[in-house]
Amino acid sequence: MTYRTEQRKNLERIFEENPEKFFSVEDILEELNKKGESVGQTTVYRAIKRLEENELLRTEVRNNTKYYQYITNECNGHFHLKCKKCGKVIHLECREFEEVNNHIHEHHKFKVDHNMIIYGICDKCSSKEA
Amino acid sequence: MTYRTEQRKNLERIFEENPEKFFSVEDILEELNKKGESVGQTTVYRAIKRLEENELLRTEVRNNTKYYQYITNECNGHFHLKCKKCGKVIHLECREFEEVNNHIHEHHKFKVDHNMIIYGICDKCSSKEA
DNA sequence: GTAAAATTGAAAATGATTTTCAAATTATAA
DNA sequence: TTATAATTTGAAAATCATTTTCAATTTTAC
Repeated sequence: MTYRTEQRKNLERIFEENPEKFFSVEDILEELNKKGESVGQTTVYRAIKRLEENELLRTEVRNNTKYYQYITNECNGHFHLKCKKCGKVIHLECREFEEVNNHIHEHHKFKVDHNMIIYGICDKCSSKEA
Repeated sequence: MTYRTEQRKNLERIFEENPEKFFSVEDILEELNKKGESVGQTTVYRAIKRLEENELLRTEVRNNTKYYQYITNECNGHFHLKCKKCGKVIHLECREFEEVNNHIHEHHKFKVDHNMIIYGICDKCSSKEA
């Protein structure tokens, strides 16, 4: 049996209100404090672990810290391209995702994870470089 | 000016002798000890940071620990598909990599990193599942 | 209501990585 | 060579994200 608690609801609301955005545990604690819904750090870690187990979060690691993004329905199952310079995330549309995905599946007999993040440099940052 | 030292040479040899293989810092220390070429832990961390800066290592994170693989010439600039179950790594051949890469570059104006690791489930593990 | 099961959170523990700093090593120039 | 300056080493301490512990609190089912 699993008990639904205020703490967990508050945390999930933070994610829901900011799709696209990646949060560290520290970020989440800050957001909750701002709203006067403060939740213990340990609880946040535990709630996140739970969401992860249910495959509701996309994870990335920067500077030895994990960042989490809520997986909303409308972008579920996509590839994501993330710019290493500016942090911009591009969601690949379904058809295009399928194209890439099918190639890999057919030619390499390999089922690619949903919600993968692929790193690179976006157009804007690329032209700044030159 | 940069000083070439025995310690660093020994460490690099470990990587070179085991392309394909991913090592944690602990793994590397073990390998060096086996060969009687023991190197301080701090030095290993520093040497790895240096190789990373020179883009000579591919990194992955498991259980809060980083694992490093040497980027040898023959697989430089490729995509890598890694099976989450058995750990098998598939190196995408150049032409196929180009195909995927060009699609992303043309349609999404996004320059994908070389040496990306994409996670999924390989053929063999996929059929075991069913 | 009440009891059993699950959750919370403060504090302590863990464990990977980084920093510090004095000693040792390396490259360079005389 | 030898002297010298710059770099590297490594043991120990520090840092910092995450996990564990455990007593107190909250939730759900009856």
